Amino acid sequence: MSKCEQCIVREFSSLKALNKEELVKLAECKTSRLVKKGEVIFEEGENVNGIFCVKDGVCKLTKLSPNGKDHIVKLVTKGELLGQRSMISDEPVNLSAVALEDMQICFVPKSEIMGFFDKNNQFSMNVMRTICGDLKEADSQMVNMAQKTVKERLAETLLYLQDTFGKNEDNTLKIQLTRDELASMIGTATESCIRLLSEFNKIGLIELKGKKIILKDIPKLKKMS
Amino acid sequence: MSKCEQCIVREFSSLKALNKEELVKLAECKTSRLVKKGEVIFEEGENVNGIFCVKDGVCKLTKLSPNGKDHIVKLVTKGELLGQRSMISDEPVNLSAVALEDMQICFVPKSEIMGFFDKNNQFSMNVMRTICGDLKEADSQMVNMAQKTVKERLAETLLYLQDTFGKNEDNTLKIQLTRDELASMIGTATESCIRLLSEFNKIGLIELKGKKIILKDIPKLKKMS
DNA sequence: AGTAAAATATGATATATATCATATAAATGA
DNA sequence: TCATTTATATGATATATATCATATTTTACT
Repeated sequence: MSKCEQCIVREFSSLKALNKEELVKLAECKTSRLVKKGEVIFEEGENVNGIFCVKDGVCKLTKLSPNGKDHIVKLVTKGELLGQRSMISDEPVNLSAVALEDMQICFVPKSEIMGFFDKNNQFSMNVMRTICGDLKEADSQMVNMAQKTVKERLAETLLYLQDTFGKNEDNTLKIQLTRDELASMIGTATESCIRLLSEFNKIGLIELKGKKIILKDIPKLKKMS
Repeated sequence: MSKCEQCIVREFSSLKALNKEELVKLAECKTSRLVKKGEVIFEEGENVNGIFCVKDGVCKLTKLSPNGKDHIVKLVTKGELLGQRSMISDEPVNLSAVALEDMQICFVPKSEIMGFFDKNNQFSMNVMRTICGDLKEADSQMVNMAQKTVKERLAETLLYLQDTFGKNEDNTLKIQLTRDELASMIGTATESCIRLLSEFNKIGLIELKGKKIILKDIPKLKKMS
């Protein structure tokens, strides 16, 4: 069982507030796991009773809409934590988590984390700030969904994907989403998403290499988002 | 200066975790204020440096969308707190707050609240849970905006308004929103909102008494939301 | 490798919603 | 109280987007 001290999650998440002693306790109670692309980590409505540390890989957090379509609420990547809201609210998770790539994750049971809340104020504040950041982002996304056109949302999302996950040597977006997933991030029909990608391609905003995407005209994409 | 001990906000918000001593300190540092309908409490981008307790009345939290329209993200009513996210993140507020009715509010400076965070764990947990609730709600609203039709959102919002704010003796919704405000809650054009209200009226789902609204067929409204 | 299944693509069409225009009603202010 | 502004209402039209259909390409599987 590896130590938590050098872990990337510790470096980038609320866990950075933990001291050596706490990290040792963490290492003792955590369980590590490999998750294959497409595998479900948890499902909306489940009781998770702890949090996950994402050591490597990316997953999508989705919510089933009343009409039966999945909507991608957020992408979570290495260094981040998963399931904090549900643990604090002491409720089932309101979102499902599905791996977009092979992942390495650790599970830490709720009891352990709750102990940190009691004894380590900095940790509490870090978690609170993370969730506040999520809330701000969610408010902003809500307004985007309500007020922006699909075209604007697509442009914005493409920029976000490149900013957050970067690009390969051939300039294609590093993160690999299907058209269907991209559509369910921007909140539109798959066909509409594909159609708009074609259009963006035709007018030189992006280039399509098979199912891979290259952003060609970032200023214009920015202007139209 | 009135005491905080009996205050409705204390009863219903995170402040219920405060002990007598803390409540005395709160009462000493707070400033009370009357806010007239339509008045701005704070505006997106401002530094607020504290939180507001809503003793009476209701306000809307709005966010300016990139296309220049205001979107109502949330309604906040008596007993609730305002500005927690911004205080914790130590950032300008991301939403504007505008009174929908005459209000009574108190302002508590940040320094005081941060002291409670340090010393009162239950208070911290309460705040955290509140924000987690807001986040869950925001995620759900995001999906609604992305996936539901305007008609569905209108039905849902009408039900929410009656559930949350109740109705008058003549069965009209207690909370008084303009058509414009209702439209900016459900994320549509004012005319579309008015048109759908007319349609709901014609098919007996609701009744329009001037600008007041009566919900007539709640089961059907539920089914279509 | 070869076949079935899934993902991508594009056309045709329907539909929801926005926009523009104008009328009427209600609220506000001198 | 009257005049001016603002809110509500409804029609006509344009437009974005969803839906249905089908073709092609890619992926997965035995």
